[in-house]
Amino acid sequence: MSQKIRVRFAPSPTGYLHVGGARSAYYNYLFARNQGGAFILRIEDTDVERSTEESLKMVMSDLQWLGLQWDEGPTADAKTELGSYGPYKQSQRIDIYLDVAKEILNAGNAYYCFMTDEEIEAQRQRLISEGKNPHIQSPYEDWSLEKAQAELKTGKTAVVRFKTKHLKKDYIVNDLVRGEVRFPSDMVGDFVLLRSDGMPVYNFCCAVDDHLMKISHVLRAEEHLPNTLRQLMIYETMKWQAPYFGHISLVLDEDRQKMSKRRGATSCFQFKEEGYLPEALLNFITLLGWSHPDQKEIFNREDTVKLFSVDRLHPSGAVFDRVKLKWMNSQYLRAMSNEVLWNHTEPFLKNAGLELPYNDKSWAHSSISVFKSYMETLVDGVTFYTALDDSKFEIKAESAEVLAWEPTKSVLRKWTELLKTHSGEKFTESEFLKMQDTVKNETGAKGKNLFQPIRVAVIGQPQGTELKILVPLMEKASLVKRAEKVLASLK
RNA sequence: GUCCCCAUCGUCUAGAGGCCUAGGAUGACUCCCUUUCACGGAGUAGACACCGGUUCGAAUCCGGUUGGGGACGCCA
Repeated sequence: MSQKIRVRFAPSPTGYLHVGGARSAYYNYLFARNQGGAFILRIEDTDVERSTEESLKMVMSDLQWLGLQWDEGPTADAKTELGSYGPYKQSQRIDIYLDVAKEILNAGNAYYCFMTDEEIEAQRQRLISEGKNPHIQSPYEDWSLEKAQAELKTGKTAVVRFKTKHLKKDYIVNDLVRGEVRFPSDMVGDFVLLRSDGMPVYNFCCAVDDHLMKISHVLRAEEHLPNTLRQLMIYETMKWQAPYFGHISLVLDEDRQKMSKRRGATSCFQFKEEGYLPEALLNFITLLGWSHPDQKEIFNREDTVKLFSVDRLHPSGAVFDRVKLKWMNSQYLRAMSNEVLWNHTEPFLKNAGLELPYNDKSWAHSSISVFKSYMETLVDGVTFYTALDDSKFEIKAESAEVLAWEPTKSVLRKWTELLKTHSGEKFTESEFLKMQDTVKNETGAKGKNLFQPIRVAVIGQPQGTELKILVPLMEKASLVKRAEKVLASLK
């Protein structure tokens, strides 16, 4: 097949970009880039109730944050479009769908259905109680077009349904991920093409657009598997060639259900706010259903593009392990230079309202190098930097035990005294170590009896970053103030 | 309920009939490094859902059972 590879990501703009959606988008992107094909962004906004312009912008900015640039579709400002198969927003393609619907209607493969919601629901309940498929059985399916149109003129409203009852056969898809999948035609009932207000629905638009936009491969989530049958029926009736389909597994929560908000972040935007890096999120998400040929865990986008292939896609559902994501993120954080890490962290610190010497770049870079191996997310940086902000200094509850130790008071007294008599405004590492030794020699405290009280006097808690690295980042005045506060708390 | 999909350590996965005494990663645990905590290093425990079949040989192929998920919308 010498057809050009064209794939699409087709979100409906009804909220943030879900990580499951991000994974679908990324697999499509990877496939396109690997094959030298086109990656298309199509907006499925035929649900006017729920689709909003804000959501569209959110989805596009999330895609951009992930760095998934599309070749065709709306531009990021949503003002114009890229590509020659547009419009790419389904709400602007209504006439196209209406024409196709007319064609299907005229061929007698669809009909106007006047059933009310109540009638449908009653029928559905009856069929279920009889243990049958609750597929609609419309009394209007055999009405002639003329008869239906006359009825419409009286002011009644109707949906247009696709006829499925005569299609008695199995539809077979050679799924790129699952192999041969066989759908019996009665797996679905007469589904809606056009709503009663004339708006076309998803399954219909999707098939029409995939055909018209010359989509060669459809990689989407498994939940669309039953839709594939409906779309296949549309392709068949229109005598169109269907694209290749590949249905990837679902992203699950810890409880093996479709990922939901109550378990924590589910959208890319939330992960961004929680301090995850796009490259780490992408790397992690890639591994939910795809594996590196050499079993590597950490690999960049360039390598993924090079190595991506649909036959390494795994068909079973994958649990989104937030703990492993954190690990992955920490790996990326540690691989960053101090300067780059600082630039990523700084906005989070400012956002948290921390008062720090932001303009002192050498301070910034040496401080971030200290915290680097402690951070799993950028937001963790806030916790560590809070220790350097005097206005946020507090004696943590876990310090109580240390403060109750017998030698603590004399250690703190000596420490405070040495701080005050220090000549400069700052301390070097060796100056600090010398002071520490002096405290040890003059009080006789050693081991944790020595170190933990001092740590409490510096950061308010008995455990944390190495003091010899931390203290040189601080001002004498600040250290004195902290030490006195801790000393005062001893009464 | 009906149909469809899925099934390897807790989790993500490798595995396409003998390279499997089932490999890696994460998490857990132990030890080392370290005056704390992390980082880093070394190691330990931990899985082929079950039952039949095919075959000289099955995690791998086939059938069934069980379990999980998805879909049954004028949502996508």
